[in-house]
Amino acid sequence: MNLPIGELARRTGVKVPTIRFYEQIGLIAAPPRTEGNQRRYGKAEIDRLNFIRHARELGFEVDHIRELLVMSQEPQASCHQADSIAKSHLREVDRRIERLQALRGELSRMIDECGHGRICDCRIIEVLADHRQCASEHVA
Amino acid sequence: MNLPIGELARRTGVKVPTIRFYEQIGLIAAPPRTEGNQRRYGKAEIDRLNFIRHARELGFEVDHIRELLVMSQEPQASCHQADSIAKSHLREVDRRIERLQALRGELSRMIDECGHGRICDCRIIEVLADHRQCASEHVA
DNA sequence: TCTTGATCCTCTAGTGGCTAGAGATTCTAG
DNA sequence: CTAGAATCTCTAGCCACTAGAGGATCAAGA
Repeated sequence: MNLPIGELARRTGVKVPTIRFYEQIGLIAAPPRTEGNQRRYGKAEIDRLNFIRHARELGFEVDHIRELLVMSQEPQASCHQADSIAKSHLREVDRRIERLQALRGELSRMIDECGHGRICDCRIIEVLADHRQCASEHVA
Repeated sequence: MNLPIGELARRTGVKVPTIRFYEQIGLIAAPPRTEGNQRRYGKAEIDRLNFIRHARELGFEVDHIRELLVMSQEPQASCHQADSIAKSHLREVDRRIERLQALRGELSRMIDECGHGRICDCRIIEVLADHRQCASEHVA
């Protein structure tokens, strides 16, 4: 193996500076270096980075990924925690889909209405602003 | 009306520092001040901030929102332009919904497959690690 | 009228998760 | 041996906020 960082990047789809950044924040371990101080990686890092990339693409935060990685290294532990991380993430995704679908309807209604005149007939602000407001309801 | 910033914040669900930040980046106008230099807001700002908050929650970038706001304030402009902006927003919204739904499917599959037992049987981690896909395919 | 405490002001700096660029060094193919 | 691609460290920038310091102002009660 003994891959230089660029090759690791190519194989995992994680950019070179991002790999160094992940090392810096302790998401991956500092690898051995060559005489000339260049990083060399092995098979394990490919797996770990693929895991990280995929989890990021799914929208998991770095801290969550860190937890998942720790868990994956403790095969004795119960998976309740992993399950609840995934579930709360799913709930968040569901909320977003719901909101986007509401917006979708409003936008297309706007386009329909807009088709016949000037912008003064478009009411995007009202449409989104009046949208059943509940100030205490927040999305993180 | 003549609301102080904290009241505006309470009514819109946008935090006080965020309102000031929005003023700084020109997303909302600088409001009149009291003798003692404190901001006072009217009805229009409530609408505008509610609009901004909803749009942000839906994941639109500030520049995107700026366009929508400008558009809504130019009743003279031809409907043609507004229409095409709105349509491109709609396309964007559709893309987002699509991506989120794919994500949703994957997440719930992950959760279903988790045996609710020990990590070694839990497929959440396995799925994240093994999921094969080409490196060039990214989800924003 | 005075005081008290909540709210407001400006300003700087920090957050997450990268990304970009400078300037120097190292690796590798010919 | 050499050219040029890749690597190194370091600093700074991005977006959209968020936090905190240190001070001023406002509104209500005594």
